[in-house]
Amino acid sequence: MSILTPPLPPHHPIPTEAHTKRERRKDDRPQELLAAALDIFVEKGFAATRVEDIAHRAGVSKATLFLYFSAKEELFKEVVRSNISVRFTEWGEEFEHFEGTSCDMLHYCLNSWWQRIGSTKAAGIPKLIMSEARNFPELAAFYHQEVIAPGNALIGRILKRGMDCGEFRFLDLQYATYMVLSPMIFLVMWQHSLGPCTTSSTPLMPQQFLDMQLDILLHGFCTSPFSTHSTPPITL
Amino acid sequence: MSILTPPLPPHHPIPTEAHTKRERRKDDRPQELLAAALDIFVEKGFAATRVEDIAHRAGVSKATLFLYFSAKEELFKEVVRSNISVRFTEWGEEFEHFEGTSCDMLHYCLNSWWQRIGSTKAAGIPKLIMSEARNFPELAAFYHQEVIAPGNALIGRILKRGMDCGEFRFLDLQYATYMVLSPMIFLVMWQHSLGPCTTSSTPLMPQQFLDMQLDILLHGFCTSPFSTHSTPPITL
DNA sequence: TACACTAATGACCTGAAAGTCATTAACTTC
DNA sequence: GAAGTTAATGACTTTCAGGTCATTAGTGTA
Repeated sequence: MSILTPPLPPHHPIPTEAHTKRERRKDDRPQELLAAALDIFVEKGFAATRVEDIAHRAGVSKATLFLYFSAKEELFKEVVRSNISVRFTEWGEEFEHFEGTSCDMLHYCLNSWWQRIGSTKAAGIPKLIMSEARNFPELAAFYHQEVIAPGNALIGRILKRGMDCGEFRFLDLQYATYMVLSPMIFLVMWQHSLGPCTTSSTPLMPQQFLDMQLDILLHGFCTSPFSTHSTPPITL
Repeated sequence: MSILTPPLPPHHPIPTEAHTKRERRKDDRPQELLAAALDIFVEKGFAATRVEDIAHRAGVSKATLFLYFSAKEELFKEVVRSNISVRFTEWGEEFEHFEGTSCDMLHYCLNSWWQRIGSTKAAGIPKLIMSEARNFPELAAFYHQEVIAPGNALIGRILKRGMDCGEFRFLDLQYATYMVLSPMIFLVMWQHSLGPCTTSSTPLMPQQFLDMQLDILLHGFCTSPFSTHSTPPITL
């Protein structure tokens, strides 16, 4: 048994200049290491990632990586903070001043999540966490506090707004939130697991998946008879 | 960094008799090893599972395990075959002779999946596969052929039946199938990852999740105005 | 009881990866 | 350009797990 370990050639972040020699660039290393870490964590998962691969992709040695991050787990936490956590600040402010129906809000929610997380490399992080939470409970707790809790609160706020103004049926808020969250999680899980493996002629197209999901959700949530044409498709 | 490795005391399958000595029980070993393997694969995942732990839980040494299974991957494949693949034979026959509305059929589908897979230890297998497909593409291909393809076909058949007889709206069959599949996958993923980690006072209750999911799905699928009371809750 | 057969195993081999540290060499300052 | 500071690293240690094999010991037969 052997995990596939392709060569992973070094990807120096600034390939335009020749870097045949070792260089001292204390200020840039952390960012470059974080970028390399995101790539490889997403590709391999947490446990299967070798810190040496991350270091080489960032153009430094393994020992240098440990000069900037005390351990593999700390490096990963910084990757989460710098790629996911920051988004919630943006969303919190946007939804504070949102004007429009709650249907629009839900549409905007899925839409901007797809643009800022779902379609980017960062989408591999939720997948990674779901995959390895059991084996790394400390990382799971960190992620729950840093991402899951704020995310649930954000979706919950949208749904509560819709129910309060009579636009949505009254449903249990916790489980209605799961109805929104679960397809998003499924989508990133699929895209980063079986999706690339199946050589199917009909791959899962994210925009079609999200469009139908929104259609089904709004049929389920809205009180008034819901017209399929009232929301434009998710823009990609 | 360190994966939690609790003691994992040996669980001899027949603890009633005293087994202080080594015994020769060629016929029973495979089943006992498969049972132990299911437990530990589900608990730790594929890569993080040590075959030695499986062997000890089955009451034998690591070398004995390799006497019955040529490699870790082969052992895992047998676990999938003996716990998941067999279910599809049952379902195929049941749906062949099903009488009732397609709403009932969808309800029965979620219900019996929950009873036979979702609520059992076997539910950890889909989670494991989604988690490690990228690192073990051969296992992913095996699982796709053995489980995903038959499963999709089964759900697709239900939905097509509903559309053909006018009970369901005409929707793209592939993506409508994902609408049914994705919450089921999310549920087992959550239950085997972040669910046990979050010490939340409001844990995810599977039956409420599935009930609301079915409610939302039928609102989305059915042509006629759908009454919330027309389907009983999922029985657990 | 003696013998043959083979299930079971302890000890070993091998490779891999996290983390450490003494040494090296790139900049800075004067 | 000489000297000092410290970023960078190669080489090392340690731990761990998949897989192998010569040896051990249950079990059935005469």
